[in-house]
Parts: sequence; structure tokens; C-alpha cells
Amino acid sequence: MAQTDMIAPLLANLEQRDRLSDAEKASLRAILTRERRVAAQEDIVMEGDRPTTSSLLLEGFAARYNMTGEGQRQLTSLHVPGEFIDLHAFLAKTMDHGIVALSPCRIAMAEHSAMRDITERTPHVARLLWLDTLIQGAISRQWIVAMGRRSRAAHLSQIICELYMRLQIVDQIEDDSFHFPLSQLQMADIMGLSLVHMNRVIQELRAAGFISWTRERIAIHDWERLKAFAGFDPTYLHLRSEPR
Amino acid sequence: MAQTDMIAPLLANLEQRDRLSDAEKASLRAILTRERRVAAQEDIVMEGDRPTTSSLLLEGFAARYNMTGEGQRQLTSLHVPGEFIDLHAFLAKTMDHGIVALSPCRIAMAEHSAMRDITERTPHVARLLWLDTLIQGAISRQWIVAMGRRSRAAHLSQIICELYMRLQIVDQIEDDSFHFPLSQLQMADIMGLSLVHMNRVIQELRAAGFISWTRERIAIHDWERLKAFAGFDPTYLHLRSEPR
DNA sequence: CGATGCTTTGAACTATTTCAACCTTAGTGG
DNA sequence: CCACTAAGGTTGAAATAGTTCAAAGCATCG
Repeated sequence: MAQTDMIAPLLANLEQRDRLSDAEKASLRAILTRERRVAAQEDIVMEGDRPTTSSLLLEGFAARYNMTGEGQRQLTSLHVPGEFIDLHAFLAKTMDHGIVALSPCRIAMAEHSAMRDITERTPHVARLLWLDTLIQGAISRQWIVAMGRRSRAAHLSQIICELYMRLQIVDQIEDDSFHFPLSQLQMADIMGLSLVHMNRVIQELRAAGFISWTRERIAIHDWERLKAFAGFDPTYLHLRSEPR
Repeated sequence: MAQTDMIAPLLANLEQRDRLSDAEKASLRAILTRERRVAAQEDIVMEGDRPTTSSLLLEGFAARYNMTGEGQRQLTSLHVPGEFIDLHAFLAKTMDHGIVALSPCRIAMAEHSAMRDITERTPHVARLLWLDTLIQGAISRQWIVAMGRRSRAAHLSQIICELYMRLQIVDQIEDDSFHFPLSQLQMADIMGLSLVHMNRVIQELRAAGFISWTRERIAIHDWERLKAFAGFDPTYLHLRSEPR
């Protein structure tokens, strides 16, 4: 194994859910060849594109988004290192949403033809990538629950709880805090709120003593109370290694 | 081929996206053996379950849902015949949400061991089922966009447009109208609204002349204007047959 | 005919947006 | 080291959207 394994965050992610043999890891390493860097605020893929490769996020934050006819933006998912952001194009072919780098990103790419070979030759790996799609769907559904039936403060708490757990998998948590380079405007596009209201919701969590959020860093002060307030139950992340 | 093909709606669904050989169709028919009926308002699967089979909806409307700590319900997806409602359990193992029959439902079931065989032996079919998961994810994301950045009336219009197209695939549209047996309270649980407000949003669409909705039937009066008002673009349903 | 389960209405209250300003911070060039 | 600038963060106040509570209307079924 190479000293610095480029796809280490992906393996960390998959191995949370099931064991991978060395041959299976090698097959993933073999298809994720090209590397690419994208500056903050740049599009990684645009709506309408028909890419011939899929992208794995190695470093940075990225998000899916859609624009409405009125020019408003809604982010529909938030991605951290180790996640495939673009399996979508492999089977759906045409992008029905854009993907934007929210901070400087490093990305590995796999040709769709190579991904197809994975489904033919190493079905177990294919199932784990399929599981990744299922989990991203589960994350979207929790997002819907939070938007529909929780207070905005509880929704923000839920997002922070979830990020905390997803970042922990890829070792991006230090002292109960993590680097989070999004502006409040970007956060408002995540939660579907106005900038002004977003600011007030953040202040609510600060005032409650749950978190602090300054200079691109979110620190969790009281995990248990934050979790309870958010109604957060990590079952939907399926962080349990079992045969799949 | 049997005269009445039980899984015909599933095949209609998959064949919208790619061609299937007779052998591939047979492999699906072979695993969807058991049939089951569920009464309206009954759970098909409950949160926390670890099912050993996955369910395909043959008849009726079903929905995924989550309860919040405060006892409120949010539906997170709506399903029509021909859709796998429960691929989730095949790979995720533990249900992180419940699935409820919104009307009397007929369901076909496949053992997870048989689904696993599909991924090993007929990878093309597996890719199409994976695509089904991807499309359900895309539907969830559109739902998020509508909740976050559209008016409630536009959100309802978008749901109606989408249902219209999904029901068309399985031949459930007659004269621009379809059977829709949900109460306004169930609809409120879909849109994350109070019952009172839900009622007012429905009246808004009626007053605009876009639809009528009486006695469990929704009729579309002006498809073009409804579509424009909803900002509906069906790209995300990937209704195009191409090699996948 | 009465019971039951949706649907509709009114009115008071709360949450969220919009608009318009002001404040803070981290550069940048002199 | 300081003045200036740009970007992001914070505040107040009026307007709009959505909830809640309470009641009344309307079908359907036995």
C-alpha cells in the first residue's frame, strides 16, 4: 500500500459499513486515477452536463444545488471528504443539479466505463457504493423532516450533529470542533432561509450555549444537549460494519 | 410470458430508462414471488425493523415517513405502483423510517438473498435498480428545493406534476386525471404544513384554475400553466431509454 | 336520523422575509 | 503602522406567510 493512500477517506467511509478485502481496495484504487483541484465557489459539475467520470471528494466541502426560476439557490446536500459526490452521473447520465465547491476541493475521478467494470467484476464493492447512494438518500429524507416539522434552530442543530459524525469518520474533528468555511449566506441556502433569519437562528444556538461558531470553526460545547435539542438519532447514517 | 404479469408495472418503470432482455425480465420475475396485501393506514414496514425481504409496490399509494419527538409526522416520499419501496433494507439493513400504505396496497416481495444474487449474476439489472435508488434521491432533492425556496402553492403544483408523470408510466392516468385517495391531512404531512394552511393552498390552485380535486380524484385543467407555475422540469426523473 | 370523518372558515398569534442600515474583520497599499 | 476597502456579520422595523384554536359545513354510512 502506498504511504499516502489517496483514497484513504473513501476507504474509511466504506469500512464503517462493511469489511473490504485488499483486492477490493485495490480495485477502487485502480479506477480512481485522475486528480483535480477546484477553487472555492467554482462548479465541479453543472446542471445539464453529461460527465463521463464520477468524482470522489478527497478534501474540502462541496454541495449539490438547484436554482429556481426566480434565481434563488437551494443547496440539497453537503459533502465531506471520502464521499462520492457524483455517482449520480454514472447511471443517471444527465445532471439534474449542479455541484459546487464550497471551499477549495481536491477530487479524484473515475471513468464511468471503469465503474461499470466494478459492477461486473466486484459486485460487493458495487453494493457498498450503492449503499452510499442509499445513505445519501436517507440524509436527504432527514433534511426533509427537519425542514418540514422541526424548528429552524433544531434543523441547524441536526445539521451540525450530522456533520460532526460524518467528519469524525474521516478524522476531521479536533477537540469537539471542526473547520467549517461556509458563510452564513451559504448556510441560508442550505436551510432555505433568508440571510437575516439564518443569522438569528445561529445566535439562538450560541445563546443556548450549544455551540460557538467563529472564524470558520464550529465548536460543540454540549453534545448531549445539542443532540437532544436536534432530536438527532444517527441510525440513518448506518455506521455499523456488517456483511452487505 | 404469463397473461397477467405481476411485475408489469416494475418492468414499465425500468424500461423507461433502458432496454431489458427477456432473460433479465425473467430474473426479476423469479425473485418477486410472494405477494401481500396491506390495508390503508397500515404500516408496510416500521422504523427499526430489519426486514429480510424488499417490497415492490404493485397497486396503491405508499409513503415513507418519520415521526419527530413531538409526535408530528413528516412523509418523506410518496410511491406509486411499479416502484421498489424498500430497496433500503436490502443494503442498509435497519429501517431508519417507516413505510405506510396510504390506500389499500398490493405488494410483491423479494428475499434479500435473491436480490444479492441479482447483483452477482445480472449486474445490468442491479444497475437499473441502483438507478431507481438514484432517482428516488433526485426526487427527494427536488422536494427539498420546493420546501426551501418555492411558495407552498408552487410546491403542491410540483408534486402534482411529478405524480402525473410517474403515474403515466404505469398507465394510471385517464383524461388528464388520476385517482388520489389521500386526505388533506395526509397531504399536510407530505408538505410539512398545518391542515388549515394545506386547505388554503389547495384552494389557491383551484381558484387559479389549474386543477380540481374532489372525491379522491385530481384533474389537471391546464398542464402548461401548472407546469410553468410549479417551475417543473422533468429532467430529474430521467425518463429516457439509454444504455446504463 | 345520527354519528363520523373529512373539509372549510374566521381570527389571534407567531415565524419568517424584506429592506435598509450599521458594525467587524481581515486584507491591501502607502 | 495606519487608512481604506470589501466581504461578511448584526440589528431594527414593517410586511407577509404560516400556525393554532375553535367552530361550522358537508358528505357518507349504518
